[in-house]
Amino acid sequence: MIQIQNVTDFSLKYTLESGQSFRWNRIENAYYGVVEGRILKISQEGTILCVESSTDEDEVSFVSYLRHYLDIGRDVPKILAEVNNDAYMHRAIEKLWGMRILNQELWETVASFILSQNNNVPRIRGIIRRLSERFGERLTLAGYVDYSFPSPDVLATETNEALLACGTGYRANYLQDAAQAVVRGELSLTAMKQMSYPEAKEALMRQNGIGEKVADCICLFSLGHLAALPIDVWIKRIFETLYLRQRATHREIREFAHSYFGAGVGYAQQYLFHYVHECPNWADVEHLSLIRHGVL
DNA sequence: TTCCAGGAGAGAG
DNA sequence: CTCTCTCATGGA
Repeated sequence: MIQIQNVTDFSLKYTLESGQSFRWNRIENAYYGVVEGRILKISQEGTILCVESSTDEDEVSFVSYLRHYLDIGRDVPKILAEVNNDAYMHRAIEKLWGMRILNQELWETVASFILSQNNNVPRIRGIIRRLSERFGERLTLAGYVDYSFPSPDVLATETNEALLACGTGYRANYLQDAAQAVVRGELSLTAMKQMSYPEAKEALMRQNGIGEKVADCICLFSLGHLAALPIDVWIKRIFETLYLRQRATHREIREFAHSYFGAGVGYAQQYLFHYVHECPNWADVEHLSLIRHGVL
């Protein structure tokens, strides 16, 4: 087991439970998840993180990797100060203090958010779990069993029926198309990591099954582009009620959000998104309206 | 039974 | 450009 010391302004709970990763399970005080082919067990005691891995790790490079994965090196308090512009954001930041945006493995993120469309988090988690059980590699850590996320090569050669049996629904075709595009080199994940945000987003959106929202999720949750703003039904509802008008277009929301929150808009979005899930009454349109007009 | 979920694509206007 | 319809699945 290794420890990471002096981890300040960090919440393992909110970081791993905020719907940006579908792979973490909490058992008692620890989180178990599969990250790039190994099981990790992570727990937080104040400013110390305790981490165990199912594979042997070189401590120096492992700590370096974890700090990147968990976004620990970034000055998040500075970003939050810049987007803390109103009572609603203030409450979200206060409630979710320490939540960070992960830098997840690219292929798993691409596949996961293709599967996320018109779907809900518990079901997305179930689909990914079944895909991994059936097509990934079995991993163990101190009696805990889980499975690696299947590679593009594996998913590219599976039958459509096999993917459907995991509960993917109509998204099976999108998933298989993406896997085959990666194998053929048409969707180059290594090249994408070198691209700017607009370049990466455009490259992703050329892929069948990846629209603007999913592309933004991949840019934000894997590629570290904090200017990305995934607009799902919740975010749309919040921006319409709190800042704009009903039936606002995506372009309106995008332009407002960028000018209002600045470069850290991706972080602002994640705090808004998770806050309405932690405090459901704060997603109520009438409640939001009261906030907007300063009643609450 | 109908509605909804971290939507995208095709078609019409 | 915007609007609408459909797509598969399961829980509420």
